[in-house]
Amino acid sequence: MATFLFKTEPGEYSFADLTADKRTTWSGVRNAAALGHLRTAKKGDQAFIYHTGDERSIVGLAEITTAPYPDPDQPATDAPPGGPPKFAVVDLKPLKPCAKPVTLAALKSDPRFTTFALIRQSRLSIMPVPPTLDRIIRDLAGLPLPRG
DNA sequence: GCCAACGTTGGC
DNA sequence: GCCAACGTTGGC
Repeated sequence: MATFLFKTEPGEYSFADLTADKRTTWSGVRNAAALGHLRTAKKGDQAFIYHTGDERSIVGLAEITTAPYPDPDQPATDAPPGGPPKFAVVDLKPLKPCAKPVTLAALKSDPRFTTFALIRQSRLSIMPVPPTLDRIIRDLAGLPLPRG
């Protein structure tokens, strides 16, 4: 089981929205690097939900409930004829809010996170979380450890 | 194919 | 509100 970090602007779609919706299709990822990470996701993987803007914190944990599949919002005419779909999405369901949200400041001040993509690449909206950092974040957040 | 101009993200 | 760090676009 791999863990990812998904960024979202809470004014547009927050972890509370996901909790209310029970499930959502995580669409709108257009950045090539973020899409590359998204395509490595597998059903049953998990994702930290990170709020950008004023919150700048990991606020909850979600489960990726589908393999990546072509973005249903993408007009068919945008796809090159016979080519692979340009964009991908996954579905998510909420698992648990963080007992203690993990702030960007906390991660930045922790030397164990200096190589983490969230710190190094400020504009990346989807990234993998290495297992070591995954466990540290769950510990800080009061989230259950990854199964498996 | 290069690269300057422009647009976007997202922290500060 | 500013700006750094990108990505994209379009003229050449």
